[in-house]
Amino acid sequence: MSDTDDNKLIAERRQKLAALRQGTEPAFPNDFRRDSLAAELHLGFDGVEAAALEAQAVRVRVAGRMMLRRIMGKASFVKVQDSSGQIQLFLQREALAESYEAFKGWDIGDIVGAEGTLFHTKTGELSVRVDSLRLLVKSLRPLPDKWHGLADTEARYRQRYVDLIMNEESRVIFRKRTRLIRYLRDMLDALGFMEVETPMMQPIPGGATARPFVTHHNALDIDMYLRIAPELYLKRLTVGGFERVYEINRNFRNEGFSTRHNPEFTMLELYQAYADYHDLMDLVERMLRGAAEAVVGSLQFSSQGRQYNLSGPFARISVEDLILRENPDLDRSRLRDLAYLRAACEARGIPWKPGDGPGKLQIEIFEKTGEQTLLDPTFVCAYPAEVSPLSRANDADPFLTDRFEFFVGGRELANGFSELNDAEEQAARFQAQVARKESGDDEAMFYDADYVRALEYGLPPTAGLGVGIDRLVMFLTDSPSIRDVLLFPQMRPE
RNA sequence: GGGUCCUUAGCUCAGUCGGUAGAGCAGCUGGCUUUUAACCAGUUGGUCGCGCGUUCGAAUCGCGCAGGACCCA
Repeated sequence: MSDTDDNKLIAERRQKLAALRQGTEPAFPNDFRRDSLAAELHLGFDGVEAAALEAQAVRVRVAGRMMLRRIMGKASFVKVQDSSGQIQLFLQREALAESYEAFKGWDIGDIVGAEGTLFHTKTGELSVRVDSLRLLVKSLRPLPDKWHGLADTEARYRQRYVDLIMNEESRVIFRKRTRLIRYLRDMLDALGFMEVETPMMQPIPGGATARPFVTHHNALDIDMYLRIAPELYLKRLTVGGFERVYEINRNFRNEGFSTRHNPEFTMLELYQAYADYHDLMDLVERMLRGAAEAVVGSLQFSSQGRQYNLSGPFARISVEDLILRENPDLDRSRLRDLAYLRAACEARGIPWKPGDGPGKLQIEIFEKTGEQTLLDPTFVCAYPAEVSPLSRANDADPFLTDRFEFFVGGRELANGFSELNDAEEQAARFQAQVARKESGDDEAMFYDADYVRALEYGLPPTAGLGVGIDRLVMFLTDSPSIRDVLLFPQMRPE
């Protein structure tokens, strides 16, 4: 795979480049200007009848990478690929003279510029009858097989540039990803949200329970953490009076990788003052429908072999109801009884730790027995306060918080809640997290004194939402692995 | 972290029972003025992931390591 020492194919191309350097023209010219993209030409002229097209004598300048050559003596066909697609060139020695002979020495992968007139070949393919042809960039490395392309997954991830050259499906996924993010920004901007940027490097990593990456600031001589979430900063902004804010950016979590996890991943987080978690569930429904329309073009589509229809209302069920639905042997009246829950975990082979309270054990049982069953879009509501240190407690039942997570395809896609804006209670919850950390839970939260100070100034009643963008892209593009939706997924160094 | 599988030419892949490696594409030479994976003839190209071992002999068997894929935690 590493071929720094040139093989024969590369050596031949280097020799061709060396010959170009000997010429009077620049080997890497940058004065060619195109006026047409392949897709525009197909859109505009595929349907024009051949004789009419000849009569119009449409002049075009196109440029791109040579993907295919068919040389038939004194005439040749070439497929050129630009950012929009491919267009065929028809080259004749008669029309090109010495540049035709030069062309025969060029290679697939070279970048060329061509000028000529549009026409339909006798098999009906729109093509450019070229009367001027230039080599713009000599490519030194051979491209993969024109028919099989680049199939090796490792090479596709490590050399994404080759993957993008060769695989249309891959290009489509990343265009859809961009379209999704564009849609989200447009939607939130239209709702009066303000996009902001908050620190990626934080002295206290907060807003989630996860192991952070540590780095070091030399001038300050202190350790800093790559953020695990922007949450606490965004809520500081809400305290400051930015009542609708959002950020779409990277979070970092020091965990292994899998088909569902990458150490850096993209989240949308938003905060809306004078709203609660019910409002955000409604927002998520609208957001998912809009995203599906924007990316898939329909509310009905299949993903990972399953059919989805996002047009109906999404199901809503509480954590405890879901546990009982999937574990009918359990007794609702004892669902918050620690000893009972420990026994229930043991019966299901779920390990528990001495520090785990009933809320934590409920979530363990839910994740083990309920999560995979959530295929159709579903809001799971009423999470225990014990596992929700930043959420507002439910007024009627303080064991619970006004929180939901959104699931589809058996995967968690979003997490939202009414924000805890009682500074004193937040201080107490941080204390409880610190106690967990001291008893060995390295995912427990730090005490963030400045965040508590901010709350003491008064956070408006606010609801907050986080959406995992990578997982949403996976769902909407029918991708089995998070690596298929990250341009440069994390890999072990070569 | 555990299990299963994979790694052979630039790419996609064969390789039988252990007997020192093959195809297609790409490349090179020649032919061919409307091709569609163009075609025809000839031809170059290999640290069989790396290391150690078994063996007269290893791409092939064993062990270790590296990287990757999938499943599980």
